[in-house]
Amino acid sequence: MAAPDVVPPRERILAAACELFYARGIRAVSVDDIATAAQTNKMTFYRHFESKDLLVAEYLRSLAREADGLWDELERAHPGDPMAQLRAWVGHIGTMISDCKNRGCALANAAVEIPEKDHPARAVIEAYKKHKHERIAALCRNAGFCEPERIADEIFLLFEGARVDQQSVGAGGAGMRVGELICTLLKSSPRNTTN
Amino acid sequence: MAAPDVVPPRERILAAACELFYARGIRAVSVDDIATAAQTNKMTFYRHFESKDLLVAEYLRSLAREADGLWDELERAHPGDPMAQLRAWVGHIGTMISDCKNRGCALANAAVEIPEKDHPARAVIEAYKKHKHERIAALCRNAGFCEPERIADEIFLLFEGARVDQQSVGAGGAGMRVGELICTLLKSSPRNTTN
DNA sequence: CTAGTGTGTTACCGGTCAGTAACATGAAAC
DNA sequence: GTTTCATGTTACTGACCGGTAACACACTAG
Repeated sequence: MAAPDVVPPRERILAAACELFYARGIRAVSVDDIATAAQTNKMTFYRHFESKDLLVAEYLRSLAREADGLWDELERAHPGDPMAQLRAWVGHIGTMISDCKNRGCALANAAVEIPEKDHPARAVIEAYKKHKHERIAALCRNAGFCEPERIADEIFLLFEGARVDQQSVGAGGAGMRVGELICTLLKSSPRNTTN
Repeated sequence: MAAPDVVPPRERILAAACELFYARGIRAVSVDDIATAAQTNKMTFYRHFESKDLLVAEYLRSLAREADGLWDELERAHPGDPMAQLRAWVGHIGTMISDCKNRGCALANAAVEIPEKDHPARAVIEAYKKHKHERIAALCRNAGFCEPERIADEIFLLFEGARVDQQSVGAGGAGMRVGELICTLLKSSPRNTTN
């Protein structure tokens, strides 16, 4: 019963962009599509965003923030226990991979769609992926793995691979088993400390 | 000194499409771009291809054939020696990953760019990825690994991950080390037969 | 009451896109 | 020499795209 309008247009536009860009791909979605989905129009769009390219960058930034928030949550849920954080993350993977609406990592997808090195989205993608890898690596180091960098590389690549695999072969692919794979990896890798 | 024209237009068009689609992305390349790069024109293009979508499927089919040919080569080079074939393949990975012009797997990229389930390219992509995974799995089985399916999944996903990683973070990413990772995996995984 | 601000609406610009029609050219086939 | 066939050329259609101009409307602040 509340006013349907309490959400300001900029947020509605960004939310619509997130949905459409992810579901259909960035190049396949027009500014008009986004404005219409946000229940506004192109003119209002351009009052809030300089260009489509900058909206794309903003879209990726918002997803990066969201993903980072998830990792912060894991840290709060298991403070000082990197192994528990890793295991909890692996749990999340399962639900994410088995979701049929999931089309892989939006940042990685954007990297595929946007090869131009000077596109404003590029810096966001690169920073996000490096940050994510470093976050995994830090957990592996703190978890006391004997070869933390190698384990982190492996986890990172397995996960990235699973998310593209989902788009290539769909539900029947090897990506569906990535949770078990990482779990096995965590269990079988030697550590200096035991906890 | 030979006639510059001995290559028939259909082949020139397909070759140009391979180059442009891979380098810039499918949606970013127009039919006109391809025709011009093939030193012909749009009209001749449409005399050889029904539509752009069907050319895309053909483009992916030709790359799938090419990749399959590489695996056939490995088999011929090391007949009856699946471990040697795997090791030789890992060798190829290194040169592929370190090539800065490399933009990952064209088939996987196409899967990202084309979410439409009824697009003619979809069937090509799915068949290719399943075939490739099965080919790796067969090698792992024949190599006598105790858990051939798990090793195959891991190799497959590590490789897929490395190829997307290359596009996201570029030359400094974890993907650069995928050769060593798979190599270590092959060495450290228990096998029933020793050769 | 009025000024200012954010929004909606319509129309437009220049450009690109996939795909087609009509006709000219060239070379080989007979 | 003429038919045939693949190719080149130009021009076009209808649709879409990113982005902008101009103006109308509603609401809020003073």
